[in-house]
Amino acid sequence: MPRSASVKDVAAAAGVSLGTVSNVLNRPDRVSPETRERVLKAMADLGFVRNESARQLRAGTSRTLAYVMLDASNPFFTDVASGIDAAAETADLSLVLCNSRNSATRELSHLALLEQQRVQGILVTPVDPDSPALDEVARRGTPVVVVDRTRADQSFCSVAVDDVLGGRLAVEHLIDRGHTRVAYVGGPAHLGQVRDRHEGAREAWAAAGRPADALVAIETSELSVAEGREAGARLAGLPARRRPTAVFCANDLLALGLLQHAISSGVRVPGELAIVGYDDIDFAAAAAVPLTSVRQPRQLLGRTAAELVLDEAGNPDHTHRQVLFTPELVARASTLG
Amino acid sequence: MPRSASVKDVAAAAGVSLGTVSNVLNRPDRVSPETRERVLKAMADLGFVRNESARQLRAGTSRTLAYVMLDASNPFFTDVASGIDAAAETADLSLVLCNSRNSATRELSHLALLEQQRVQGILVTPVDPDSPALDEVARRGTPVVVVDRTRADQSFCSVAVDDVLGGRLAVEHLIDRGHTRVAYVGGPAHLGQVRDRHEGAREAWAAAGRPADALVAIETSELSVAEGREAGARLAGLPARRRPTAVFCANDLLALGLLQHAISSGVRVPGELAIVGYDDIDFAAAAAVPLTSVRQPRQLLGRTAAELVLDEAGNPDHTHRQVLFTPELVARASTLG
DNA sequence: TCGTCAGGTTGAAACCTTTCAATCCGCATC
DNA sequence: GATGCGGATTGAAAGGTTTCAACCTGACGA
Repeated sequence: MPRSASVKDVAAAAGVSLGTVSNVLNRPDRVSPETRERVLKAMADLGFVRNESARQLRAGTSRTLAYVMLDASNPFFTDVASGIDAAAETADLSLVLCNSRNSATRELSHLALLEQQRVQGILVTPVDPDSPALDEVARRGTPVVVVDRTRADQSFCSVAVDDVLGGRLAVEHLIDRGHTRVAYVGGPAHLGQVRDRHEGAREAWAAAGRPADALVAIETSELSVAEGREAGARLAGLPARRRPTAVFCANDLLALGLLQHAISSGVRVPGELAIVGYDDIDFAAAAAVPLTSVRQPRQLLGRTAAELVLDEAGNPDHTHRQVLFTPELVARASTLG
Repeated sequence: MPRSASVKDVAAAAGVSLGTVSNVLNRPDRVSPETRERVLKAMADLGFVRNESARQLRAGTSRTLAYVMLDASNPFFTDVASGIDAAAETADLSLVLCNSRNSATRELSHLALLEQQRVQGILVTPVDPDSPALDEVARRGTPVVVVDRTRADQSFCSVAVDDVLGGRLAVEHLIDRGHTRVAYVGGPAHLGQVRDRHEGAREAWAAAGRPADALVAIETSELSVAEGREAGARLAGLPARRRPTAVFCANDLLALGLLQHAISSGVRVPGELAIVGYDDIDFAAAAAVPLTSVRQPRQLLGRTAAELVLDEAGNPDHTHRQVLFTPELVARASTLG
């Protein structure tokens, strides 16, 4: 493999100075058409590829944005990413995606590398929003925006969706549909989302004057399809008197698992069991019984996050903002008789 | 924002030369414990962050691998990515993901930037495997491996799965289950995968001595859930005599759409209609009627691709290889009465 | 004919790190 | 007391690009 040609080589080949080559690259209008042609030809001949490290070192500015995602296999996050991507494209930046796969260690090493690469900004859905590592990065000068999570202190910009409201919407809908025994399925409980959605569910329940013990909680060990099935089995095991007629799941994966269990064991949905999910991923609408779900503006979430980070990177009098979006209930067959 | 401290600043603060600081960073054993301490403290105090561009410029070597994915919202590709990620982690490289979202233009600009960044290697599932842009990149010295696609000429390494065999497996299974009228649903036809799977289906059909016209083909405009539903409607519109009792879909998204249509219109699966998908994404097993599907070794695909690209990057007598994996039929309820 | 001007072009400095040969120092050995 | 040794540290060069002040060359106006 022939080591890549440099501007110097191109300059020599085209019989111009190296400053001119750089001009062709960066300010093509300042160089006469003939020379430009000659230089471009030399580049093509030599297979010249601009060395981005050197460019960045000298120019001091990078052309990329990064999103450290929590779990690339969850469609929710890839949708957020595509919103970010759209914004990045508009700003003529390129987006690199890193996947921490739920591991704090991986997240940390991604953050470190991105920082060293002097990316314009880092968007991150952190394993633990309270990790001090995030503050460190921000303190050292790389703009950081937290996506789909929030923090008590307002130490950086964040975008999230009002999960308490989302929980309320879901349970209000079930109350409207006449259900009097409802289950909330979600976990693990240390996740902010899981707690907030539960909180909203309880608020709505209490506001309707229903007895607290008629809102059953079932805790799962993770937010997956498999756990949803498992939860279905546990529900089915309850004595008929105490068995809920509707379930609100902390996300769509759980809801899909639950739905699957119901169908395979002959439980009619929504006749015997109504189901509400959360996230409204594409597979929710595509399920065998299309799923009622709480929709989050995923793309918008991403786009807004990108705009915030760019503002922080470019605008001298930037101030941190915590943007909270409003979720929306999408009613489908799984709750509509 | 205080412009980031450099090794020089750290050296000054710690009262050592700048070479020593570099040693602390790269060969910590060569510097005495006390000095090391002092330097590390200075780094922490100043919030020093190593400038990766400068490092890379001088050292000439980058620590990253890239995967340009075709469509991040398809779980198949994120699974492939996680296989790559695992291999990258083993090799102590970090992986950046780029999403071309089915656009040749975006793909091109990602390739260009990655090349300029001198990544160790590029893995790509290209929009068009025959695009000359890929050759250019490779010719100029960046190792390129094509993932989940192949090319007639063997100009670079590739990993893929034998789609003809996959198609055969699917249809053989349906023949075994006694079906005599089968439909193949897939499209657009210019995709290699779609053609190959169809080809395999026809081979199996012919091998069983079935009349060619009893294998109906339904072409879709893309491989999505929506198109699957649409295909379901078209099937339902056929006169009963000519209506197939089983369908083989070119991917799981189509199959899920088809399943959804069947269930919502009261067609029993598999009783009246058996369905086979392709890819065996997680949602296939999680569907209301768990889907029989042709499984591809996704993670392995990714891992192998990463190994090939690393070999090309590091091994002087590397030779291009086209690895072809064998798919496997996973039979589930959607075909098992 | 001289001065001015503008469009092209040049050359050197700067960006920050790594590398490596050279130097330094204290200590053991003869 | 001189020599040699090894570990720790130093200083300068190199890597490819961008930037910017300076320079060159015709052309044009006076």
